[in-house]
Amino acid sequence: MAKRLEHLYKRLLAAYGYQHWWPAETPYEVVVGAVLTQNTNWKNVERAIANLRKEHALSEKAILKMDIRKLQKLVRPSGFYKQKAERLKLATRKWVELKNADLSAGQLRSEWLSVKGIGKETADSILLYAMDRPFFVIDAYTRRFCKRHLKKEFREYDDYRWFFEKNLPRNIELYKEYHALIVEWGKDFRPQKSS
DNA sequence: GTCCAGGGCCTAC
DNA sequence: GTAGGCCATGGA
Repeated sequence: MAKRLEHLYKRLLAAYGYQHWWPAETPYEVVVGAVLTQNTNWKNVERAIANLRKEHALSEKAILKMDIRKLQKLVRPSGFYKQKAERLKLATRKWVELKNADLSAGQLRSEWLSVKGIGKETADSILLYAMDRPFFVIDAYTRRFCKRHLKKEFREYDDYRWFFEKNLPRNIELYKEYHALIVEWGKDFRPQKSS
């Protein structure tokens, strides 16, 4: 299965080229994007991030001190805006606490999962793309990819993650690029309802 | 008008 | 421990 995974990776790479994910200019922007993209089209996330940038609010300090109502208004295009404004503040507080902390990868993951509004996918996205820790990110695209190309389905999030982590070399850049390519693939092949 | 998107929480059983 | 409801905007 390891061979199969690496073969698929090469095919995706040949088809789409290097993606250089996550689409963000700073590690903190990864945190913001990871929260805002929960069950949401990335296009809408971009609008919200553009609003924050326009207000010079794309920084830890600005988000933490911003009035919650104003923050809600700025992130509104990304949907679920009341929750997301709250989650953004909580995630930012944790990010400030953890970004220079001397903790193991496992300890960092536990810390993120203890934040209300941060589940496994969001945590792993932040850990991989903002903190350079080796966790393979599982999202809707990844599950679809497994089903289509590997005939594999699991019930638990971590079962998907272990599958990738066990069958791939433990390489941060590979994890980043592979997941990025899966998303790129996923945008082309949305599940179509049978006619 | 209906369906869906790079989830996660809460509640009921 | 798990299925179902809820959160909400913008594009197809």
